[in-house]
Amino acid sequence: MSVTREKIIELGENLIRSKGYNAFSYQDISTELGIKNAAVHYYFPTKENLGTSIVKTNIQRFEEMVENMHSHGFNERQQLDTFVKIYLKSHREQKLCIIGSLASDFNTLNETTRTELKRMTEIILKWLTDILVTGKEKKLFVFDEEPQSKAFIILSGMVASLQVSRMMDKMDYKNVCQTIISLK
Amino acid sequence: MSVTREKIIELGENLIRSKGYNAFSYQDISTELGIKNAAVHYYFPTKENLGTSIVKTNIQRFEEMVENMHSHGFNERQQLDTFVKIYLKSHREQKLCIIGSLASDFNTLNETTRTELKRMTEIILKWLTDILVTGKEKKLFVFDEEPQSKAFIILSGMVASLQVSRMMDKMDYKNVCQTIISLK
DNA sequence: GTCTATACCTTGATAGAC
DNA sequence: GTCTATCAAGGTATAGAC
Repeated sequence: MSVTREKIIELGENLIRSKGYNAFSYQDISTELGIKNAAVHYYFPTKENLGTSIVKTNIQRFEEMVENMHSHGFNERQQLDTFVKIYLKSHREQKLCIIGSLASDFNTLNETTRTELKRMTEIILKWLTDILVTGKEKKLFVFDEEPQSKAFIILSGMVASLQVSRMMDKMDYKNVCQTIISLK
Repeated sequence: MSVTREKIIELGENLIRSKGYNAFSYQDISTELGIKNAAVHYYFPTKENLGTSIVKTNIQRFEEMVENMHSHGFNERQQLDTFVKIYLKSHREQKLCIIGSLASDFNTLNETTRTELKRMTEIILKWLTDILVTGKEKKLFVFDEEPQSKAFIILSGMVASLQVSRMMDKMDYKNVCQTIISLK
């Protein structure tokens, strides 16, 4: 795996999360790397191709994170906190998450990118649901809602609070995240 | 106010909410209206101009709705339900709301559109906070969180659940909305 | 006042040089 | 295998016709 290729993926992800999928161009990436825009096409023939690869990379990263937490024996609360930390970081960087950014452009994405984005969302929702169920059994969490609904609301809350908070200055984002999960 | 102008605003809003700000073009609008793209420029010299006008129209519509609810003597719960109904309708139409759609493209918007979008978000958040406070005083709502945080979470939840649910088929969106507001 | 012809630029993408 | 020169299509926007 070439280093240029990895840089393109990284730059592309950051561009999607800051400007949005339809606002960034191959030129944005090539200028940053000091090459011509067509050089980017060598690694990713089409923009759809690049988009799909970026989502796949994110899925992989998420799965590695989950594996890592398991091997470190994190309990369900620690796992949820780690998840929230990703969003706190995004908030500090004034960037959206991949899901929130691409979800807005969903109708303009090609079939394969859509499928991967769906898959990523389903993986996260399933993981969230699972730790909610197990955490409740272990009396780590107390909540009344259906675990699936709760998972959906936690993810939605994280996603959109990034979008809305980017417009509002002066916000206690960390507090908002805590209220969203609000698992006594 | 010409009828063409109004149609452009309406078409523009629907395009932003379905394709996103950076994915729609003047051509999309002109084709639909059976005129040339440059004719649209007559009414709205620049795209930024059109974007700003669309947001302003939305603010006006929201304020009219609030006024209307007041003159009909809606209580706080009825008002909140009416607000949620806007999102249920968006969900059925498979469209995002203006805030969610433009928030993702925030960094690519010009200063005036940004200002109006911020203003719209602040107006809605203030209105939500107010009915939460008054509704709690009247014992219509029961909740423990800070009204401002609660308002922010309700708005975020509505905004993002539209985005995420558009990717997930088979979803009880109405139930999700009820859980988000979850005011006993 | 309303719209068309047209310019000009950026985009994603291809063919071919090194 | 990696990148550059170049292209056609589509974007926003202007000048001017009706």
